[in-house]
Amino acid sequence: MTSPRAPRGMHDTLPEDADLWRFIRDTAERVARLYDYRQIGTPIVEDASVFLHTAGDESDIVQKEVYLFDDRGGDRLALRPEGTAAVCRAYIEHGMSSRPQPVRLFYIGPYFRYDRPQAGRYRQLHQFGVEAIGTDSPEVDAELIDLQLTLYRELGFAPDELTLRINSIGTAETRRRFIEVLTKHFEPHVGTLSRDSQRRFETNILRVLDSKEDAGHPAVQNAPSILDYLSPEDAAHFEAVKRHLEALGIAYEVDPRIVRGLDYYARTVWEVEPPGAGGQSTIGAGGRYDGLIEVLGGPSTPAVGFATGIERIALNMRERGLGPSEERAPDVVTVPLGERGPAAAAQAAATLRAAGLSVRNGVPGRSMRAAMRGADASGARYALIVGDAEADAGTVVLKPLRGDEEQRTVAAIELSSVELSLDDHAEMDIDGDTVQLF
RNA sequence: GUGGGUGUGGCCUAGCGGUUAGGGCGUCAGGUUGUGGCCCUGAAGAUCGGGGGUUCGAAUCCCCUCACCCACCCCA
Repeated sequence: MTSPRAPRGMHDTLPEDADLWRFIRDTAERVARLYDYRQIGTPIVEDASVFLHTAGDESDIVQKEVYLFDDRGGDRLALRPEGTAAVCRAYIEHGMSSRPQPVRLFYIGPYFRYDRPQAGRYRQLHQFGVEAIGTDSPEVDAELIDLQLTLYRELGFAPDELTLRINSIGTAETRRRFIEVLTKHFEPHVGTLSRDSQRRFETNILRVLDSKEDAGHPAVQNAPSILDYLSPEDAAHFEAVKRHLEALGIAYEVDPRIVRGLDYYARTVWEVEPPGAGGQSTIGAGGRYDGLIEVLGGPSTPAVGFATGIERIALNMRERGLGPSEERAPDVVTVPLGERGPAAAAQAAATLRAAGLSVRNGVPGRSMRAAMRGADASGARYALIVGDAEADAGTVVLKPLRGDEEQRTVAAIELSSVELSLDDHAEMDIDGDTVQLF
């Protein structure tokens, strides 16, 4: 009998990963607030229709990746595979169209897709998403891209380490026209395309354009560009987005082959990825989804947003050695000895904790040597030694484990006023701004 | 969903038909009596991912299965 493991494609976050994760979450929330976005939380499960009617019937997400189940009352529910549709559902449900527009929202949490796991692709994944609902202003498209890139920069990515690629896929109407053109274009060449592309020719012809297999195929390279089929309004919108990006000093590449996997996108779409470009390389992507709220039964409402994968960010940060470098260590570790030492040490620890210090209780019953080894290995700056002699005298021995400070004996009741040289911490607090390393 | 690779104590890894399955890191205990970091000694911990086969004999060969990884697909 083998013991149970975490479900396939789902992972534990271990203490050694937690610091990096928290750094990413804290930075994401901080940056979102910098742009005056406010947090929204939605349930992990939704009525299945929230996702099934919005993502597009041909999308893989709907075809095979949604975790679907009936609850005990017979309602059809889905584990959320993405955030945007749920946020829009909440926007409608809570009448947010009567708040000042656009409503600026962000969220962070787990999402679920029944997919074959590989590096950077998991069945339970975590996304940070940002949405601006209620405006079609191209400035807001640029604002979101700016916010997203600011996040990456704050996390430590150099500007040239990430590539922003943008495109406009027009409205549903322009796409319908473009698909006709594309179908005529590829029709004579279908036989020479890869099997995947042949399938996509039937199901989602836009995807033929960014097939990796057929990237060198003449018919793909000579394919018409959707940018030539935009309506004047869409083209003007796209031009405005680009102008605003330039005004913000943001470098971008226009890539007319970008399409999105979810049908609700319209006009601006973008992706951000490291130049290396591996398999699951996109770390964040976004776009405009002007039709989504109407599909969900709300008033016609334009909106833009992006989502970025925490795991993929973490993956890239680890590759680059970015993120908090400090090991998390307690300030003080107690070394309880003898009969009465442990109780007195625990009291001393409580005093220090009340003063805001992180104190680890040493394990009683060990030899002093072992206890000191443990204290040293913890990375703490001080060992607090309390044996029977100290317990009886109401004192405590404070031994610095780093630096050349002398060991001293202090009265237990005066512990809260004893000055400990924890300057390293203080400086780091200032330099790291809100980067809490301890 | 398609194709390929990998799977040895908590972690890294040697072994590639006959070994008590070896080492490093880590953990725990010691190196005399209450003081750590180096060093030394010892201990615990592996049915060699799981199941089935071939063989006198399998971690080593074969089959199935599971998990992970890579590419595709898709996507964050």
